[in-house]
Amino acid sequence: MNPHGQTLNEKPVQSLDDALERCQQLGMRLSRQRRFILELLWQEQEHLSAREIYNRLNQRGKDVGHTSVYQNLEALSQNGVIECIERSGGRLYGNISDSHSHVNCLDSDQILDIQVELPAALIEEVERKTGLKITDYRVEFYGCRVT
Amino acid sequence: MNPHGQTLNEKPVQSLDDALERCQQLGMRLSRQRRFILELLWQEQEHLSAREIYNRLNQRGKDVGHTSVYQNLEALSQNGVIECIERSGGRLYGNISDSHSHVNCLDSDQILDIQVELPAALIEEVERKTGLKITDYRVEFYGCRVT
DNA sequence: GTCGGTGCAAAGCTTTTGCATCTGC
DNA sequence: GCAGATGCAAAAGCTTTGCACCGAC
Repeated sequence: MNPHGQTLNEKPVQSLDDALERCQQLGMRLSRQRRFILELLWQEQEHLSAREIYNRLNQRGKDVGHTSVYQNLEALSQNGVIECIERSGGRLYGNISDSHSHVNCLDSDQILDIQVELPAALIEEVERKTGLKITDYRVEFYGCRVT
Repeated sequence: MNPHGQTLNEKPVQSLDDALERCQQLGMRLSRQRRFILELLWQEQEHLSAREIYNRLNQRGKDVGHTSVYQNLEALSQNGVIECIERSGGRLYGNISDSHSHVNCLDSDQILDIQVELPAALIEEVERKTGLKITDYRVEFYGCRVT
């Protein structure tokens, strides 16, 4: 298991349908509330906080209690159905594309997903230095608009 | 300014003395409380939460109010005197070595610092894809103990 | 029908804010 | 002396927990 709740070799969850299917494989029921949360995360490109997910759903008339939001986000991210990243102010959740690295725009709050592959030599060097077997990684880039 | 409050070319803060010096350069007074916080962060190798910093200082008889701890950590990290990273459960603060990437041990809570340099070609590719000028990056590695 | 899921209410924490007091320079 | 720093008290948020009820399968 990597920190996203998946092994690297496992078939990735790349769409809403994949997510729903994965839930069923895991024995997680597809409740109305769970669907709402997954639908929201696959509609939005951004990463959202639990509180924000709760607010958006309820603003749109899709009533879900905050307890359920928290419990679902925890369960879904633990099982690799959605992604959980940490930022100032707490955890943010988003759908899982095949990209696990992010480009953070310093001029706005925008966070872009990007696919990055590090050279094997670099990873081996890290393993040698730390004595750990590296199972996963993600890169956070910080950039600004070119004006 | 990068997210660590420094430009990449700026002389890095690499010791307690550097940190104290930097505070003075910035016009930040070296109050008793500010010193305690900086001393703690340069004693410890780990990254600590605001709450934990507050607890440790007060356990050791170095009384600092929690408001001061929060205000100081905010100001110091904004100014690049200390480092702020985000994890489940909130922000963690640590001293700044010249390493900005981390290796997260999945078998324990240990977070190791490591120096990583990405190939220029990789960075250029990210810039081309996103249209942003990349000013900084950090890599989060996840690894487990080899048994 | 069963067991996982839900959500109210309440508690528990962490973090922020207002503001009077203090202190480094 | 004065602007910056401190820290109490209180408010504001966010997240978790207990538990009775609900509903997906």
